[in-house]
Amino acid sequence: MQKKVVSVPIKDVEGSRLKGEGAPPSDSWAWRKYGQKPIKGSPYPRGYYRCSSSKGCPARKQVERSRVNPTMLVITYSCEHNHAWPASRHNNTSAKQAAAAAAGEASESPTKSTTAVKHEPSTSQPDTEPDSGMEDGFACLTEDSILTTGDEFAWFGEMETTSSTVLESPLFSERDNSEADDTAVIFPMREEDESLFADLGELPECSFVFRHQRNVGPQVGIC
DNA sequence: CGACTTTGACCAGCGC
DNA sequence: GCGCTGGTCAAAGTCG
Repeated sequence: MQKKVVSVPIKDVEGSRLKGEGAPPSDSWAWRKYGQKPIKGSPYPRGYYRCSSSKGCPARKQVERSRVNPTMLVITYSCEHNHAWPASRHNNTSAKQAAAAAAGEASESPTKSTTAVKHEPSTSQPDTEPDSGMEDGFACLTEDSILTTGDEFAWFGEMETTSSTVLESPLFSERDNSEADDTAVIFPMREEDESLFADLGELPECSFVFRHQRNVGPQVGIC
């Protein structure tokens, strides 16, 4: 299994819910909620979502509010190792709904827009090919389900850049190698965010990369 | 009518 | 073995 953990400000998903537009969803894929459970030690429930973009799509994600920073949503994506995350997807309605629903489950106090991403290598199935995920692109879908648009993760590029904290990796250069030289996107993090991910600092094999492609938007990578 | 959400039940893994 | 916990299933209801 491959895993990717993304922390998203609730502000953004709430915006998408309330306004129906503008604010970025957690991603651009169709997700279908199949369960929700209260998590021990956390005042917020965790929602379980399954990819509904295509039949047989193995991708799944869990959405929960950060215990450390309730204004952030922690979205954990997972997929089978032999699948790759698609570059993009047209229909993002369900994704918005899912993220918005998760955002509405608890806090109503959005804060400064910050985005942090951390990488979480699977422990149940050691990655014997650390680079395979990048080489294959992000695809947790079958080949026929992969579509391409220019909006995928475009919202990443709208995040404020007020902090010097940088999370970068070469993961996102895969989709279009011709864009490989583009500038990596900087994701600001506040102090609490930094402390939140402090223990994740040593991930030599799976550092995160956000590469902002001109007119395409940044991409998110996993390994 | 199809796709989606909600929610209680069920199952598996883990620690005691 | 038992209870706790996290993850999934599936029926019922909702929505467009």
